[in-house]
Amino acid sequence: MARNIKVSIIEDDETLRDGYAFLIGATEGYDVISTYCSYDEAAKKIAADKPDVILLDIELPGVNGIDAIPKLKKLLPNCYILILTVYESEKQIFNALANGASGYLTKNTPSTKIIESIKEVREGGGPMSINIARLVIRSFQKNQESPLSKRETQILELIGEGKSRGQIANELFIDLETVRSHIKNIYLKLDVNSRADAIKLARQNKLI
Amino acid sequence: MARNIKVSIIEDDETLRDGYAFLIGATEGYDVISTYCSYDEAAKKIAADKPDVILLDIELPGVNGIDAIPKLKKLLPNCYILILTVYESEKQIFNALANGASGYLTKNTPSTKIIESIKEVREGGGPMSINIARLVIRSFQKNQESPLSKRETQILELIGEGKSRGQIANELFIDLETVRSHIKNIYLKLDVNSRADAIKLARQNKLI
DNA sequence: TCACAAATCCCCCAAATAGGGGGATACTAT
DNA sequence: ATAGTATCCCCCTATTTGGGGGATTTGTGA
Repeated sequence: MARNIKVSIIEDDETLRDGYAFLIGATEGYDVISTYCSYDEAAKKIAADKPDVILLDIELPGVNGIDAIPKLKKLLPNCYILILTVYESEKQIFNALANGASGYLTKNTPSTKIIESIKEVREGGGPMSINIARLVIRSFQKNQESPLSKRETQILELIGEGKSRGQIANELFIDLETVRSHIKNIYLKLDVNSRADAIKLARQNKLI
Repeated sequence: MARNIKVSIIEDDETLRDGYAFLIGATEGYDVISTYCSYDEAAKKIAADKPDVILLDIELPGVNGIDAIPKLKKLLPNCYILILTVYESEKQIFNALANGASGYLTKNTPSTKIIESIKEVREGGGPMSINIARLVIRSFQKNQESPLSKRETQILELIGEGKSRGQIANELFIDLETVRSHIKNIYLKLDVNSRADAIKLARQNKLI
């Protein structure tokens, strides 16, 4: 490694902020170059700090951490953002990641793991706390006990891609009327009567 | 911990299989109760083994690892499956997770991490190799440079949910003609002329 | 201040689509 | 044998779609 990793911390709790700063700063290979207690405060100066990695809290006064991510990314396009928070709600996690966070740690994470994660994120990894990884993986998993047959699932997937009956028929080399039959059965099984409702239910229950 | 973790290994390479078996078996708290060189071979006996965790290879003779996951899950609903493979393609990873794998490790993973991951998966975690976690996290991240405006993105998301112009208009409290205008602009910007194409392009480029 | 994007709304039109009925046939697995 | 699956056929109407052509207002950045 050529040079130390430059870390900035944005965290409103002073005790935690100083604690992290001390821990990380004391570790060889890491420099804590700045700490801020809010995004608004950080916004003025963080571009000049040019950190490699930002440790970001979610529960912040003013602009919250989630909304701060794209703003920070705009100021520092090559900087990695590591979320460090107590929030474990699916929405928070997925929004943080969608906004450009490169990792997500909860505050019960041992400090050694935090320090390791900072290096990991800069090397192209995606560090997550154990409980976060579970949620993330679960978000991929399909329901194993679907009421739908294979063909029905397949057609529902195509409906989820916005395709019309005709397009589906062409893609699967079957008649338009066959597609229609399958859709009727899907609606029956899911107890819905529109594409939008079918997609919603299917996604909620991870049938597709 | 009350009792040792019971591990089964399905891996066609004999050297690797024996290597893993030895390493894990020699670790306190772990028992390797069976090893198999294919799914077909495992299918006959693994239900009786009642492992807590299965280490599963993807490149197997006969039924491949991805397809073996749901079959194993059916035989052993409470068993965790940990993929251990050289494959790092997005499709393989997402299919494995969708089929019910609880973790995904690549074969360059150090043995200590593998052993740690076995425990982690049984405690409800979702262990992943660093490079896998990167791909998984990236799959959530939206494109920060979308050509679409906020409203357009919002409407495209609703289109992705299979909603009609009318439904979108109701949901956003705007006129049907306004929705139409936005959709026209979306089509112009994305250079498409159908819902299906717009959704496809938007998902490919992570605009939604 | 001026241009531009964004968001809102309005009209025309024809063709396609969706969803509600009612069936039939053939194959497969239990 | 009975249920589920996959395939195909007909009726019907209301809705939706996508292609044109506009307009107005608001806010932002140059």
